[in-house]
Amino acid sequence: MPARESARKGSECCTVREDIPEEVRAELDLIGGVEGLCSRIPPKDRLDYISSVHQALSDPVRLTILHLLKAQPLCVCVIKHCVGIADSKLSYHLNILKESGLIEGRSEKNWIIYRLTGSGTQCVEMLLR
Amino acid sequence: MPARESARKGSECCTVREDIPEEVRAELDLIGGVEGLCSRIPPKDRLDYISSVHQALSDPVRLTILHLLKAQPLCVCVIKHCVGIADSKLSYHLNILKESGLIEGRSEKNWIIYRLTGSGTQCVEMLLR
DNA sequence: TTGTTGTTTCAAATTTAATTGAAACATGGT
DNA sequence: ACCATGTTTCAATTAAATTTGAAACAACAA
Repeated sequence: MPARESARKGSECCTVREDIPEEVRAELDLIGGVEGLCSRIPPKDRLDYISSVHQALSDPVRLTILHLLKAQPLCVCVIKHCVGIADSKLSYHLNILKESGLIEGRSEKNWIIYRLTGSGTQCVEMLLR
Repeated sequence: MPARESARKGSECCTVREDIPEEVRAELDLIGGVEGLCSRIPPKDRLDYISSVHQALSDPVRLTILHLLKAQPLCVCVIKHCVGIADSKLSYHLNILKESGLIEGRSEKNWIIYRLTGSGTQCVEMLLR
């Protein structure tokens, strides 16, 4: 059996069966092989949470709303005026932002005033540029 | 016609017709009214771009891939091994990351090696925690 | 009480994204 | 030339997100 150039048996417990390019294998060995590599993957909960936040940020309307609320707390009617979409559509997007924990709404007399939450503010500072 | 408590005519050019809560109106006046508020919304292109990046980051599989590539450039077969999904599915997600400019692939002998791009690295540093 | 305005809810229709498995393509080894 | 392996493409299906308009709800005013 010929010693295949790049398919070296690693010393790690978690070996990849397939051939791997030499340079990839070399670097991989430095960080603990595939096992070490996989250990860098955050737990599923965490990945699900992070992806859900990005999902909330993945729409231009919602980004617009966040930019507005970054300036100050606002009632739905002002947001609607600035964004220019139908009530129910706006409510849908507000709800997604609320569910994701980025904003919150408080009833104030006849209106509902939305504002960024703590993590919402943090997120907006960091993610929106 | 009674002077309604909160529906003061603003001095700005861009007035909201509806009633607005007092506190909102007051704060609003400080930043240039609705006009000033709207001027804080980034241009559509920008919003579309930002939302498309978040869209790319809104999936756990893709976040996993980015975490792996943060460690080092990797061939598809190693990524596949770590993520544990079908070839075509992986290719689909790799392509989305590529389209979004976060990763790039280079042919190397028999393999294709993916790595983070410049903006990909920046993005991963900043957005993944 | 009745009416008005601000906001949400709901179900239906539409659009977009993700998954699947088979087939195709590309590269290198024999 | 052929075969084996790594990777992508394609069309069909499924699933999820978004839009729409009508109806409902809640708070206040008259």
